[in-house]
Amino acid sequence: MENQGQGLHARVLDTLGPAITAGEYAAGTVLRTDELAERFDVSRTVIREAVRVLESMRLVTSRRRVGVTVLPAEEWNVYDPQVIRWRLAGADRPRQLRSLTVLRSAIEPVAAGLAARLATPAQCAELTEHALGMVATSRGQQLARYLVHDIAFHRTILRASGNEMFARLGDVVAEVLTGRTEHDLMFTDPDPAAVTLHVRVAEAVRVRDSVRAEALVREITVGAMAELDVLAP
Amino acid sequence: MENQGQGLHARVLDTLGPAITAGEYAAGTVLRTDELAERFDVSRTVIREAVRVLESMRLVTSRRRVGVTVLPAEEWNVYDPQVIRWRLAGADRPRQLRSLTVLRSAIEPVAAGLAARLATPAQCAELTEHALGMVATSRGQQLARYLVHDIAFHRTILRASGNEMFARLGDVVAEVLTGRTEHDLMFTDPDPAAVTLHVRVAEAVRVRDSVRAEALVREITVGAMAELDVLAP
DNA sequence: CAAGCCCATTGATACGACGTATTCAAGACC
DNA sequence: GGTCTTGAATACGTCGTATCAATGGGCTTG
Repeated sequence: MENQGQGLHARVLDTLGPAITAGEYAAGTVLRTDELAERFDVSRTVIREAVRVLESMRLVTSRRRVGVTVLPAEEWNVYDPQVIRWRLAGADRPRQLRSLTVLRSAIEPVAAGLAARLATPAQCAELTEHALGMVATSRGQQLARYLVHDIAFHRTILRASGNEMFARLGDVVAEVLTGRTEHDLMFTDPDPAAVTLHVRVAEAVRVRDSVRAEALVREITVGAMAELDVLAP
Repeated sequence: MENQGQGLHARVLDTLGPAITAGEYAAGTVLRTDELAERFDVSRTVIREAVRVLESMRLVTSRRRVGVTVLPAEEWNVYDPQVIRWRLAGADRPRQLRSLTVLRSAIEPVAAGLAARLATPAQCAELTEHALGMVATSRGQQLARYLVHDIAFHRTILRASGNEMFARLGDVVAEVLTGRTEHDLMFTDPDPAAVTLHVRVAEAVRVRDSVRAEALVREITVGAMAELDVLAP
């Protein structure tokens, strides 16, 4: 994982979090703090801090006399970036990717429509720059550099929408795009049609064509979902 | 507030959380655990548990030799239900309501489109039931009962979409609808056009007309946004 | 057999001590 | 004079123990 030396409590979280979100503990399973303290060779204080965080993510509840109870998946705070990362690293990664892609398909077109009305000149320039960067890196095994531009492009759209809820999904989109590149089509050059769409989106935003920007991004997300359907049954 | 007797740590959270999200502490402000322990008249252990939760919400970071630093608003986990509740109860409630309504306008139509393809017969029945309930309570100062049906209707749509990310927004929508009723139009009967739209959505889902369901819900959310523009400048 | 009381269990809180990373500044060296 | 090193102060991090409180199950009793 990534977090290791940030304190003992982080280490406990990085073990329990993925385990719970991976479904290793069935809903209703009770964990006792003493037992956890012994298992991780830390004090109960550390365990309690970790449990409090898991509780705030609604992965568990802590009740007196009962113990720390694992909650069913419907209760989880699935928008918590930490939870998203844990689940993407775990077993039901495919379902998670699918859920997030559907979410993208709902959010990003609307965000693009808003961005076309609200983007600053600097943000328009940024969009164009990254769209052109995608074009430049779209051929000949430069997927890593392509990905950087792709992520930056979508991040800019979301930020330019002027809506903080949209803006905060930038990390999620980055995670989805990264995951797609890493797993599914590492050796395939990106779809040229998608690249072209990005360029046209940048242009639509620049000329403040809200409906066209929205429609174009909708095409992009539809393509992304179709791609997912082909690659992951 | 609501949480009081759930432990001392909850009391600390219910004071610090709203204070931070309300902007009472500028980003960069440092709080010391000893100072907080004295202020709340609890032990440092309790403070540390609360701080850990605030840290997982990205409201603060805790660094050695520095203290507990308040993070800028862009870092906050704005999808955390707790954070949403705190902000809705605080000063920038109007902006928060606007952000969430925009979010709804992106999510719900797509969710309705999916629901039309995936809803179970039971869910279809539920939709119809609540739509009719809205009709029955739409006149004559029955806003409280109307609200119950309205919330249940949108919750069902989100759940029937089959997407867990959508389903988890049910609480947010409930909060928005409740807030709107409580603050803005407590004494005005609901817009009859909106009521009719809900009935038609239920029907569209029942006959599996995906595009019509999506379009109708889009009309509903557009109406909600227009209403917000009129009532809260 | 049922209803209510008692107690063991387990988390919740507190407190004091020590560990440790981090920062800031003083001082030495180039 | 400027830069690097080093050390001390500081505030969070961790730990162990003690005590409190709530809860669920078992026991008692009518």
